[in-house]
Amino acid sequence: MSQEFTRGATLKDVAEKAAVSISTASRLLDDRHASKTTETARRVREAAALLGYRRDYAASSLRRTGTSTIGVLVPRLSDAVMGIFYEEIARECERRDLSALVATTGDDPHRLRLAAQSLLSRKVDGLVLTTARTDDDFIAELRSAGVPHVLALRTDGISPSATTDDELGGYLAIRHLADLGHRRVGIVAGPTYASSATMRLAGARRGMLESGLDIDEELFAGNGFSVEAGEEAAGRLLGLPRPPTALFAFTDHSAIGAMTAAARRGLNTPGDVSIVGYNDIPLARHLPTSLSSVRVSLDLIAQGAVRLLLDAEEGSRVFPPTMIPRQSSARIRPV
Amino acid sequence: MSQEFTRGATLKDVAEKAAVSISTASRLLDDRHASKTTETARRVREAAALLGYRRDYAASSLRRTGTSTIGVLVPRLSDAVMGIFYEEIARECERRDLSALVATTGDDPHRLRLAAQSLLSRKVDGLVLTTARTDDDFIAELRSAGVPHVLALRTDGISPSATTDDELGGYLAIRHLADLGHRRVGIVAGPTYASSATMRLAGARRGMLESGLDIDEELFAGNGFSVEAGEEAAGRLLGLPRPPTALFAFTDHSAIGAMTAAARRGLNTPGDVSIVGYNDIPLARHLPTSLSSVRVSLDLIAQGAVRLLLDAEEGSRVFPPTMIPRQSSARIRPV
DNA sequence: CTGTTAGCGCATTCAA
DNA sequence: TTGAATGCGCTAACAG
Repeated sequence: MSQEFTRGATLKDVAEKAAVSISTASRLLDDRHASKTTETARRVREAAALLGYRRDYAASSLRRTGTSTIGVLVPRLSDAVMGIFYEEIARECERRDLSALVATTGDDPHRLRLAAQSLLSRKVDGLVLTTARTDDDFIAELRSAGVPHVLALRTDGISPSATTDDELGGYLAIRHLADLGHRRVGIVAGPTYASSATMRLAGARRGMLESGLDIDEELFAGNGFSVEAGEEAAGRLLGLPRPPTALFAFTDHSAIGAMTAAARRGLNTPGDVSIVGYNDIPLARHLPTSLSSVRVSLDLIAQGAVRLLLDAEEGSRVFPPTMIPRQSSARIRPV
Repeated sequence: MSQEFTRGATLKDVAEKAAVSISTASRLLDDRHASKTTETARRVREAAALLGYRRDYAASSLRRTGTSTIGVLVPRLSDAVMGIFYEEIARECERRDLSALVATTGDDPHRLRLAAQSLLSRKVDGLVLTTARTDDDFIAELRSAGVPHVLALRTDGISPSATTDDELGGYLAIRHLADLGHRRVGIVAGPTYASSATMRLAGARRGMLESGLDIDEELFAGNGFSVEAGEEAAGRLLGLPRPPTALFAFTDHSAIGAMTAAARRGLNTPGDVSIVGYNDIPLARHLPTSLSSVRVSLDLIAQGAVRLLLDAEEGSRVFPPTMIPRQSSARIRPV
């Protein structure tokens, strides 16, 4: 046991034990080619197993083209969506016998560059980033530098990406509220630099138009994904002279903030104001007033992203979201 | 710009530019020794900066003893506590010009071993783990194998660790509720394999004893950290013939589950039942009914852990928690 | 299919 | 203090 962790056997040891040359051992142990079934191959694998041989990635990557490692950039890991997303990426990597490195950027362009540099200096084979900002040209820089990358959750419309259909998601949320009889729906929007937010907004507008809802510009507020941002924006909306009877928030966290803002004003959810969130994080269904939300398949998006990055697939993947109604949205109260 | 990401300059390039040998450049750029102030040193650093030289960690670690990388093992990243903890670890590593690798284990002993192997095979200099289980001897194996490691948030009582004083935290939570006049407090406990949970329990018991609260064994329920676990356990407690007037949950998530269980039974928080959580995640203060919670300094714990691991400090660090009262806990209603 | 040779980028001998 | 030489563990190019 005490040997189990100590710097393991090297290729040389394996080669000796199997009575072959080092390069033969190397070749026979290379998982990239179809694993051979010859007697020698069996012997080498047996020797490797016996000695507990594990390839030294550092040394290996020195000669190989790639490192079998991908880099993942997210705004923050304290956000459940990003945490789950990264876990799914890591899971997919594990399946493919790769590893993943994460770095957080705080959604700050400067920190993004630093973090990407740091990842790249570790020679990752490619980057998955959920940090695309329409007001920053970092993604364009990656493209022109020829760095393999794929966007996830957010897109810049050019680089390959794996996203949910945010326009549809926004549309579904509004349709759901309209179906419940709401005519005046407030939008707790997200940052304009994120495509996810602008697409949700576009979908919401389409839904409002189609369903003949009020489209006052004063019904649109907010520019963040956080609980605080949601609370602040919802507070303003609910303080309007003609307040909305329902709110659509662009994340579950900002929806929780919206619930809080409502509660602070003595309004019940859904009695006085219906609320719909986005992402359907696990917490949503377990809240005291369970949260209606637009579900996004983070696992599919993560798998799609890895596939786009490594399997040289073209274009982008867009996965459809689903509206999950729960307690927080209800039929409008007859006045 | 398009060169910025391409495989950067090597030591050889720097050496040429500075008109010195490769080995001189290597030595002068070695951050482990006091940075020299000679003219040559300046020239080498300037050349390095000009070329955007970044040490190749893979190659470097082939010769150096260490890799300047530490491995972090957490149960899951979708949990806000772990997400924040890892971010703090990563921040501290950045300060020290190290990097960190994370892996999740799902709190499963088998996956823990696999993940640790995977990290170790990447030759990390040491391990930070928040996954200690009293019913598993993996930590003991690490010790006997001589793998540098430090425990965080949970401890096994032997290996060096950075934790909060969970016993005190449990005590403070109960004292807080007792001070509000509650005599019958239900405990939404955590898994018995986690020292954090057993210590909180011990502290809670001490508080109950000291404050003369009811100590029925039926007031203790639950064995998980999740929202679901909290909801389930709180549901049982609140269904008791003589239900508690307050609940102390061992995590904020299980406290939210407890709030949900209360709501499902038509009970108001804090009107009918007061609730206190643990960890004070950012969400706690922003809930519709803001959650009273025991605050833990994840940043200090993270820094302490890295310090213990790398600065060869001895023993363990225990940081004191703080009780943060909010809306979810209130004076008991006069009957 | 096999073994020999060369070298990835770097840090460390050692001799100057 | 410097530079030449050596090799970390591994893979790729080559010849057998």
